[in-house]
Amino acid sequence: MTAQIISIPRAALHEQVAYRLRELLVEGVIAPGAKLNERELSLQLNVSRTPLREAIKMLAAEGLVELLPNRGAVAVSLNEQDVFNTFEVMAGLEGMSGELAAQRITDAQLGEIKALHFEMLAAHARRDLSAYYRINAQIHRAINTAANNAVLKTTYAQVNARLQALRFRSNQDEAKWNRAVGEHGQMIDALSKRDGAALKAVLVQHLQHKRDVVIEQIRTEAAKEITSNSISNSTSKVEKVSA
Amino acid sequence: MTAQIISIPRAALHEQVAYRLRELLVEGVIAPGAKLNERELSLQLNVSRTPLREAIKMLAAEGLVELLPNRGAVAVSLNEQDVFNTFEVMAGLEGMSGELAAQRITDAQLGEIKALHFEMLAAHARRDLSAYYRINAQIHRAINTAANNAVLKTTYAQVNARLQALRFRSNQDEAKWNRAVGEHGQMIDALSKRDGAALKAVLVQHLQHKRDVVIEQIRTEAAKEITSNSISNSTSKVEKVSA
DNA sequence: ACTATAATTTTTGCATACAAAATATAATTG
DNA sequence: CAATTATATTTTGTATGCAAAAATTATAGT
Repeated sequence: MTAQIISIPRAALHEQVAYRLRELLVEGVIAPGAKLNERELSLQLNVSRTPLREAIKMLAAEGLVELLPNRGAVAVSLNEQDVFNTFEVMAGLEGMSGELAAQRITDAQLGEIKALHFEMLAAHARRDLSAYYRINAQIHRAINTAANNAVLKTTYAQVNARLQALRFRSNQDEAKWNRAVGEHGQMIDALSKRDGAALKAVLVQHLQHKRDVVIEQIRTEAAKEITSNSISNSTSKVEKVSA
Repeated sequence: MTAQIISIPRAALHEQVAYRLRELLVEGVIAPGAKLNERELSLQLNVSRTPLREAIKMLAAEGLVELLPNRGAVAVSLNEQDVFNTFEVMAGLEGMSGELAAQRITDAQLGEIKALHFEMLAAHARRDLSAYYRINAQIHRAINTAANNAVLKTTYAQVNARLQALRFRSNQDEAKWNRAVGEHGQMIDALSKRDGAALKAVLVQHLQHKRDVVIEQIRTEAAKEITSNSISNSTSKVEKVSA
């Protein structure tokens, strides 16, 4: 593979590496608990270990990987308590976003969010879960942007990244999906009325429901794990690491 | 200076360096906007550039320094908007802490906070501003701890670190100090009653007042800057960098 | 056959070396 | 002499090398 010739002042190597690793972690290509082998990754990404290590240190500060002294880095693996805590903080941040967005959103921004909402309804009608998740994320990001607070935005993104890494987008049941869509309708109403308190309430509730779904899934997964382990115990060499 | 012999498994070098740099930044030894010269720092800290650079990357992810491509790192310098945004987020996080702490605080934790409160009153009575700030920080940290959410704790610490780096502990006026102490009294009341909503309200208000004090100070500083620059323009080579 | 110990390999952590970019200094020209 | 270009120096960014720690495999002993 040849190097990029077009000389747009490309981002520093460690930035590129961090970006790529973030993708791999959030998309679950590097599974929670998995070890980040430096030699292996530097070969795959075609960079030396120095910028790779710098990138890993950044991800550690972001909470996406955990550093084990003299044993390198592993992708974070959140236990139930961690997930609960993370959702609790996310709910608070989402609530803040909503409250501020209601005060500060421009008509153009509101229009765009309404448009996204209709796209989401379309995805729901088609039972297109993948599109639904994508548009859902866009709407939440748009609300966050409308809050017009850069610190909130980065804080939100950072906490959210850890949740994304859970990769819990398995098909939730019909009733819960419908409820979530209903909550999104309430969000649009509250935003249109610039009712910060109402929007905040909906968002917090929305997050709590999401949390319950995820925790339920974690428990189901854990139960399956135990069953499969009791059958073939040799596969249980997965080292659990909590954030 | 000889190296530490006692073989307690010491933290990795990049961790130690990050810790030390964090101190230097938060304590203002490295002033906002100042450049972090790698050669210079590696000589001062007596480490090679490799772990130093890894530490700097971590601080960048934490938001304490900003990376300029091919030009190294500078200590963050927050403009008024940045400070406003940061306080806004801090107020939200403090509010969350209070709400959760009221639900989860143990009697022992409450007792300790009450004790710290009396120590603070003592510092106030003595007009010991330094002790006041120290105990104040301890109280807020204790409330945060009582919330019993590790994610909230690290998020809070990270956002707070940037504010600490402002180093705005100059003596506020009498009336504002009294008001702050009064607000602290309300906190203790609300906590004792386990009234989350009330505690949240006090904390948010407390932070808003603090924000106003800090922004006022920034404006005063800025005004002084302009005056001194108009007299001797040669000193204005400080490169402003915002987060 | 199984555990415990020793030798080997791998992997991480840190330091150094080299290349490219940025900055500072000197030289040149109008 | 100011402005601009050329040269030198410093500084950052990346790769490589080496030592220490951890993981793996081999060996010995019970």
